Amino acid sequence: MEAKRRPGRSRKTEVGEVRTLERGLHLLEVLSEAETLSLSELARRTELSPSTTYRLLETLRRRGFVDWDEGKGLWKVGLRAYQVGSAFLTRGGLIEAAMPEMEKLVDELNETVNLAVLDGNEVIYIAQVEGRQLIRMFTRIGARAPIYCTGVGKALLMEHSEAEVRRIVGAGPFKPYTAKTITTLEGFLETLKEARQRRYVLDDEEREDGVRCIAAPIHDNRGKVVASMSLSAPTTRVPDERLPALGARIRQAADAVSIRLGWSPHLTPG
Amino acid sequence: MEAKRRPGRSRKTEVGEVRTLERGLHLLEVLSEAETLSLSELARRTELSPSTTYRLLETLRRRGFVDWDEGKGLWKVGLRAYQVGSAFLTRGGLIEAAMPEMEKLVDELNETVNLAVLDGNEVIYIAQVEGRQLIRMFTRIGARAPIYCTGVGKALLMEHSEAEVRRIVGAGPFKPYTAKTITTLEGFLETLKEARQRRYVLDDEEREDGVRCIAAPIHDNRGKVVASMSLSAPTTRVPDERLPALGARIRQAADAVSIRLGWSPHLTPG
DNA sequence: CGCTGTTTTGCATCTATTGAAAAATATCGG
DNA sequence: CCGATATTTTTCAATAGATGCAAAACAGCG
Repeated sequence: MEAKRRPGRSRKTEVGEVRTLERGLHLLEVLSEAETLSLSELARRTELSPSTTYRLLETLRRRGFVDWDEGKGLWKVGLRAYQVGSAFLTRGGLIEAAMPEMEKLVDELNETVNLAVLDGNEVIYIAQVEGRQLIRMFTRIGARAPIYCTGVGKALLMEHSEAEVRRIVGAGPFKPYTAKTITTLEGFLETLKEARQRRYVLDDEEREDGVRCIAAPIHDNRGKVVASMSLSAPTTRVPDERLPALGARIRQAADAVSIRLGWSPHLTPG
Repeated sequence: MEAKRRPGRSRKTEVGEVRTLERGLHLLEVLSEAETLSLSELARRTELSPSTTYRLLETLRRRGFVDWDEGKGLWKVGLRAYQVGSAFLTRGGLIEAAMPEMEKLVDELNETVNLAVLDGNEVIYIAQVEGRQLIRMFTRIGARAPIYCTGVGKALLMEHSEAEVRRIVGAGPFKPYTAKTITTLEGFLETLKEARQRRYVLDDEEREDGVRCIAAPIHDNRGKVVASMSLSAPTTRVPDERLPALGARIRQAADAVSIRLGWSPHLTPG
């Protein structure tokens, strides 16, 4: 029921919108996306006045959430932010469950393995184990990427209904990153459908030329897809003939994580 | 130099003290120390009114810095906090420089290796590679511990002057954790002095019964100690006769990290 | 030097944040 | 099932305190 309220004028501020805090958090976010920024640049990007930016940063600094490089006059994310953020790891147990399997994969195949979750209409990489190859991947923990052109993204959505997929990724067309990027919703849905049978999915140079990813979804104890795991490697090291074996391996690793989370194979309906 | 200021009346609020933001950050900190907390418990611990706590948490939640478990009514640190905090890793390069050496150590010795930095009068563990032994260590990333009874703590201070050490750890007596904990400043200074010759330092069941740690300092390009690295293991696996060899190995690993950071061995004065 | 851009401080304004209190909602013991 | 307690959420009015402006300090540069 609606509470009586001054007529003609709805509330200005939604509940749970504390502007000062939002601004501070936004500063942190912007700062975390760039390696390092000057105050004026931060003020520009957050559209805050320099004075406000200064005071908020100063507050963040006192608490150790950002650091200030005296010499260069640049701001960086601080130790306390790292410390606080690390608490996320000891939470659901997802990362703890996944790391050992990821490490096994890397030991065995010597390619970089990533773990990602859904965040709005993007994926976020939340853990990574790097292969010892010279060629390293570009992604890093905390980085975001589109859903439609990444292995992890596809794996996250492959068990969703068409309606849900449409709601999440939109109707398209999608921005192409390479010549092979799937740019239409129809094409994307088609790929997901195929992948569903195999229970793993391929990103074939759709995000980055020369890079293939093989990915599979991870389920929690109630069968819901909560994350996905992918192996990324230069196309030359993932020829078509290896796909079935590699796919099966990734799928098996992802299932192993799911099982650690309490999932039973029969939980996922066909 | 001090800026001129209206005489007689000092400012109420220091520059860079934005209360709302401070409160929000404090909530994050408190939340990160406990796995998970209820709103009322958070309100108690932060000494904020429930309403304020509620609104700040709601703001943090909207931004993804905390999550709310609908079922249990408990709050946890969220993905965005993790994401933002992860940016710390790609910063100074300390962790990037240290991880490979830490992994080598673990491969070789199969014991847990930690990396820590100084934060006020405590150490903070900022990275860890676990051995594959059944017995695991208790510490985790982001955890804090006292300086005077940890290997990493001693290593961080072993090159400081007596005055600096006193300033940082205080005059004592220190709280004992085990029968072997060093509880006096004099004892602590003595240990540091001895360690200085060897360039590695021992925590001999001073924090936890049955656990020994061997630690060494890491220097940056200007010779300043910026971190320390330790190997932790059950005392039974670190008998006295192995100490010299293990100590030398840790020292060598720490030096290797220092070198990656641009340190030259002759930079540290005798 | 003076010029340009950035960071920092002072101050008056006014809004966004706050606590109290009440309302809704959950928890629990019987 | 029902009161009794504890917790979470909303409303509301008062005002502390966050804000932007403007000016000052500061740094870089030709």
